[in-house]
Amino acid sequence: MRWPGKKHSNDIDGKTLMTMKIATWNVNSIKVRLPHVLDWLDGHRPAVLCLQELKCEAGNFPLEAVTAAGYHALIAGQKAYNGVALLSLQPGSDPVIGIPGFEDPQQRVIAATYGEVRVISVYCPNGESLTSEKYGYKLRWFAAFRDYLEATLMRYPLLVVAGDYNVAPEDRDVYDPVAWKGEVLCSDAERAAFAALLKLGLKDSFRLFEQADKSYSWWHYRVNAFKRNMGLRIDHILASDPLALTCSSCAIDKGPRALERPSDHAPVFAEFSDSSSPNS
DNA sequence: ATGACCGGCACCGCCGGA
Repeated sequence: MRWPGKKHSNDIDGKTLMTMKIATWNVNSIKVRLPHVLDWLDGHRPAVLCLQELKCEAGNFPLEAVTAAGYHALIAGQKAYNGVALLSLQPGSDPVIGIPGFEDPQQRVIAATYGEVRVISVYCPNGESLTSEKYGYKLRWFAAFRDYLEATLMRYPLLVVAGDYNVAPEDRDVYDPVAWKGEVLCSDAERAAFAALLKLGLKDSFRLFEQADKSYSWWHYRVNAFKRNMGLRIDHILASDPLALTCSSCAIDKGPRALERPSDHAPVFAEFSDSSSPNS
């Protein structure tokens, strides 16, 4: 396999270890969060960073600053709401915006290929509440997204789907599972929709490893939720089974959530390795 | 108990977020 990531200098048993770091971050306005994103890119140098909630049209995306940081960008923008992007060290190929065949003015999905790896940046609908019209949209959207991933996996066996899923998959992903029981982001139907994605042959990278209890990726802006660790884990990096076999780590970086004017979400990142011979 | 904090937009409050 060829990886567009870092080539580590140390060989193991005569084999060269290649790694590819893939990250996701709901930035809640790229305009406001640009300094945080540039700092994070500088510190982590991910091969690909999936962004959500740009809240700007593609023409207003701060492309020059991202380019100056050494990153390419593929953008699906929209005024004021939604908007997703893929930032990458190497240019992506075969970009696809949206879910083919699912008409939707909301920009929530963008895909491209990096080396042999297909990467999708996704911002799943929030749903608002179980009685909201938006909840019905959320479930319809998840059904269409499931079918899209099924088709994508047939063409791209090495697939990463990273983003804000707006689903806390299990009670351990919720700071107060009793209070949140049956609420939006935690309802049985939403968890079933998330599980249906995994059933396609995808793994939640975070749960491939031992993790600290009470690990979350989002905290409400209100009531000092971050300091009190009142959070949810709703940002996920799913990896197709063959790629998950090469996943060596997955972590949430709470650092940026503690900065001035933070996003309400923290970045999540995973590292994928391949120790096969470079000539294979 | 209620509302609370943000960002965007377009105004002087509202919507959407989760």
